[in-house]
Amino acid sequence: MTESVGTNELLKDNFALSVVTWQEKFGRHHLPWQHSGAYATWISEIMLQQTQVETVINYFKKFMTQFPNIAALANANIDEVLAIWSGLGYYARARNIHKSAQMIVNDFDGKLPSNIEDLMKLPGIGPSTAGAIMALGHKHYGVILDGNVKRILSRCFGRHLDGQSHHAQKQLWQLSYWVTPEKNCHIYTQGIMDLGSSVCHKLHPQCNQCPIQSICYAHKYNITPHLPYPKVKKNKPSFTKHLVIPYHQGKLGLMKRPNTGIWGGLWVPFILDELPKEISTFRTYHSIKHIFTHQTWIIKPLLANDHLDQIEHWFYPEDALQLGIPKPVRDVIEIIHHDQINTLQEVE
DNA sequence: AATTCGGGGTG
DNA sequence: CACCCAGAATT
Repeated sequence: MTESVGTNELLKDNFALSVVTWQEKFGRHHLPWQHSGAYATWISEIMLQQTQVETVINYFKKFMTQFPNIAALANANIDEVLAIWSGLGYYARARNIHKSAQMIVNDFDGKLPSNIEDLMKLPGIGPSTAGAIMALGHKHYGVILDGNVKRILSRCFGRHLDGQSHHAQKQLWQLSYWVTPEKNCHIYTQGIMDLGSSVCHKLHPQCNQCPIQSICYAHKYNITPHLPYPKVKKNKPSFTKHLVIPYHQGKLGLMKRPNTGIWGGLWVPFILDELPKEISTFRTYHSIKHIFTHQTWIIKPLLANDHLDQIEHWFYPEDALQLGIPKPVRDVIEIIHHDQINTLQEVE
């Protein structure tokens, strides 16, 4: 038994050391949020939730320019934050990050907490993001469990698990805590993510470049692409939505969505399941297919000359484009803007 | 334990 | 077209 534990300790240390050594040679060291302090780490980690690095980079730079520190973010209006976030998706992240900044000013002396418990009191920071902030931002001990880590651990240690189940989550967290080293924790943490994204791919893993190939269970049994087990697929319903845009004297009528549900807090026109019988259509545009995580919308945009009395806020298209608006709404308004510059004329 | 939150990249 | 991505909150 003692010998078995000793062997496991060697395996664990071999794993962590191999990842650290690999990271120093082949990992990423010049991402925009690296070497920029814990605030930058926090913002980047929120943006990177379920979002790829390449997508995040430009949003991150714009965000840091507009909100260079926690105080600036706390003092901003939520609409400014959502405007920067516009197009990135998962807009609760923007609302949470703004609320968190105000909580930090009010409850944490204006400084990002440097312990797991306080970090997880902030909305939008769960266990993995808190671990990443601890390790990457504060250079303390912190444990993460993201898609990269799940894939590497399930392969290397032979966990034939559905990555979704509660049981699997628990085991993978246990594994991640076990392998994460106290020494060079931040290098290891960056390394395991870089390894997952650049070597241990889902479909075509580059095992010949992998520093832990010799201890990898999946490689030993030649089943690397088959782990982890795929999630159970769910069918995605499709809906038609009429995007009824009030139009008057060159301006578009928009309203702010409530802070819950799809596109919470963003500016949108009417989104209707069915077109009203009596509607004065000024102009229609081609349909847009918009795919969410769990449903698909066929969006049919049109400019309408009525329902005007219900609208409190009117914007010229170029001004509307500066608001926090969802991607397909942006696409439609850009078309309208272009249209308007060239030919669009309102008939009285 | 399952669903709900965007949008883009990739095969 | 289907799946995944530096997940968390909600039910």
